[in-house]
Amino acid sequence: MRQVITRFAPSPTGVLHIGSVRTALYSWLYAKQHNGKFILRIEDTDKERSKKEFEDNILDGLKWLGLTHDVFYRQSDRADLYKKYLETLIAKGSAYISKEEPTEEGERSEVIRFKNPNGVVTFRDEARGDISFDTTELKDFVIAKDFETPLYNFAVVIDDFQMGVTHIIRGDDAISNTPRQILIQEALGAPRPMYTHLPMILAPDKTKLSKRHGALAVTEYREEGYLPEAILNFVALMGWNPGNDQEVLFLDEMQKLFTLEKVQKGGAVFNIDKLKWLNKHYMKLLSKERAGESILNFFPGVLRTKAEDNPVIFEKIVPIIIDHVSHFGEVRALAESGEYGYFFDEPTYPLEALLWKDDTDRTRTAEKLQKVVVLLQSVSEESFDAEHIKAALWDFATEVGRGSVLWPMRYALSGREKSPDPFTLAEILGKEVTVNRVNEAIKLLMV
RNA sequence: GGCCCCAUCGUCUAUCGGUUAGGACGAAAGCUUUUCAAGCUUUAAAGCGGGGUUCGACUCCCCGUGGGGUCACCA
Repeated sequence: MRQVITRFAPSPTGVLHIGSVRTALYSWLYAKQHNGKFILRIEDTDKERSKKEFEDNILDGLKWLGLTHDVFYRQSDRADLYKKYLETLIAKGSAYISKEEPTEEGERSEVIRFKNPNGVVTFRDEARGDISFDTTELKDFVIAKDFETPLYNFAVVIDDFQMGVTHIIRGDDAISNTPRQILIQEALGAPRPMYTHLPMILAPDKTKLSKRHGALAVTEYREEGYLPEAILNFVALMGWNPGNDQEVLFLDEMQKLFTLEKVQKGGAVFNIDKLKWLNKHYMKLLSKERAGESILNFFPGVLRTKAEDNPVIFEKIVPIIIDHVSHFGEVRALAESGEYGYFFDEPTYPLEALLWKDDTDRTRTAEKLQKVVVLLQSVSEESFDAEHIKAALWDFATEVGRGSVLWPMRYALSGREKSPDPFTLAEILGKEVTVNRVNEAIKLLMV
């Protein structure tokens, strides 16, 4: 049996987006699973619209995702080859130079057209079954503007043929191009690869996903602090499933389980909530080092410096931060809103904030906090962790009303409406800082 | 409009003729030590319509309807 060769063939006229990633992923998975080769081919026959920056973006994105290619080609490097085949087709009478009456600006008065045999083309799609087209309506379509300027449908066929591509996996917007390509293949006597067309990825309004529907470029997801594992897992599930209830899949698992037969036929709506859920799932799996590093990258400069100056505290807040966000980009926004300030600096807050709804009496609240200080002091420096602190305070809090003790204590430590629980906070801050902050609150209540 | 593709909870999906139509995200409720997050438990939520075929259709066929794609000297 022939070696499996797949390819991902983007045109550098735009950034690598989420839909292309899925196409690349499936092609990659199929090749790897069969010990085959995965080709990356940049289709830049359109000199006007192709941009180096887009090519770089595509390469960059694929590399980040780990979708490495075995061979790399760029169509603009292969002009001689296309020219040769163009000549071959003309010599065989399958193509001809056609005199034209230009109707639009930029149109040539002479192009190369394919001599359409006008038959019915039927091909098998691995996901959909047989698809037939009457090619008569295609007319004698243009395959090149001139010998140096081949067009997409022609260049694709030459490349797939010449590179020995066995399986073409691409978006279903290419279905209607398939009969044209098959016609050229047949004129050349080239073997027909297996085709699998993937359903479109849709925006929430069910229209084609586009820039106005928000972040699209993979590099933007990276900048927002999404993990490559999550992106890959997420796109894999849009249009394919392993045949059971497993939803969390690493690349190597997908590689084992992937099958073309399981690819979906209907379009899939891009569901950002599910991406976030998956991303968070993968964030929780991160090592402390990697998580800490990522968080630091999203901290504004000042906070970053403080975190680096207080490694003991920072290490303890890493899991707390992870727990509260779905992607690292959120860390940046939270940090900028002052969310993490209290871990490093004394908080400031209005004194009313210390009062719990069930007991708004200042004096009583101060007394409760005084008792808290006493109990805090009873916990030794060495065992000043959440568990021991909780044990020391629990009975008292329960007795006089948990909220009326725990709320002011937590507020005294964080100065914020929302934060981790007071025991965790106390552990992170350490005994001295914790006692000081509670005492500050007491002072505030007593004035 | 022609041609092509598609159609199960709001969303991603399982089911390859016989199921109480399952799972996940999201939502709601509750629990978990005060808030938030996380976690756990529970609930609501689906076969586009009409004909066939069959003892029996979400599943097979046909016709509608709806959605999408494509009709370039773009890819």
